[in-house]
Amino acid sequence: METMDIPAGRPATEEQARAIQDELRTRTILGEPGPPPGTGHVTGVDVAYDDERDVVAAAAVVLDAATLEVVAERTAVGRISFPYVPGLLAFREIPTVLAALDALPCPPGLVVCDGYGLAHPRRFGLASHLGVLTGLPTIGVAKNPFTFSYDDPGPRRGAWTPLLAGDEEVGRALRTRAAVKPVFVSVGHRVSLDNACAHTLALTPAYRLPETTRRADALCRRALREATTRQGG
DNA sequence: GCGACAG
DNA sequence: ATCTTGTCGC
Repeated sequence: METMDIPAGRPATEEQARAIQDELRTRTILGEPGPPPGTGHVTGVDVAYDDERDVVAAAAVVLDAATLEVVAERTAVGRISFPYVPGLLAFREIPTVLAALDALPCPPGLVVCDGYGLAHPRRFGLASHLGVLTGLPTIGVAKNPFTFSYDDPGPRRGAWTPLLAGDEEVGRALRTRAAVKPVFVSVGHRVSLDNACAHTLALTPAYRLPETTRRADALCRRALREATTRQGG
C-alpha cells in the first residue's frame, strides 16, 4: 500500500479527536462510483481487543472479488491508543488497521470496514476516516443502526430502506439474507451508496455479514489470542 | 440532567 | 468489543 500523506495526529482528548474529524471530513470524496463489484480485490479489516492486557490486534484480509477466495492476509498487534467513545471509534481502531494494511503484499482494492462511514454524528465514521488517510475506496457495513432510524426492509435478500438521520439519508438498511436482520451500509470514500450496497450483496452469498468482515474478524481474534497467549496469560 | 450509543 | 453454557437446527 502507498504511504499516507495526511497527518493523522493521535488526539489526546475527545475534543481534539472531534476537531480532527471536522478537518479530515472536508477531504472525503463522495462523487465517485468506485470499483465495479466482482472485479479486482476487496479487503476486509477488523480489530479485536484485550483491554485487560492493553493489547489490540488488527487483521486485513484481501479477497478476489470474483471468487471470494483469500489472496493475502496480514495482522498487526499494538497497544490500545484510545478508549471506545461512540462517534470516535476510528481513533481506537485505525492505527493498528493501518499497520495491517501497510503490511499487505498487494493492493487492497476496495476496503470494507466493520462500522460506519457517512452514517456518523459528524458524517465521518471509521470508513470515511480510513479512506481519507489511505486514499483507498472504502465502505462501512455495520451490524447495528447506531443512533439512526430506519423502517424494516422487506423480507427478501436485496431489499433495503433508507438509514435516516432526521430526514437525511446517511446509508441503507440492507437485507443480505432472507428474513434475517439487515446490515447497515454507508459510504466511506470514493464509492457511491448504490455501489456500496452492490458490493455488500456480492460479499454475502451465504451469511448475513460480508465474507471480508467474517474473515477479518476470525483472523484478528486469532492474532489477539496468539499475542496474549505468549505473554502473560 | 438522563439515557442511548458503530466496535 | 468482551464476558459466557447450553441448545435448537440443518
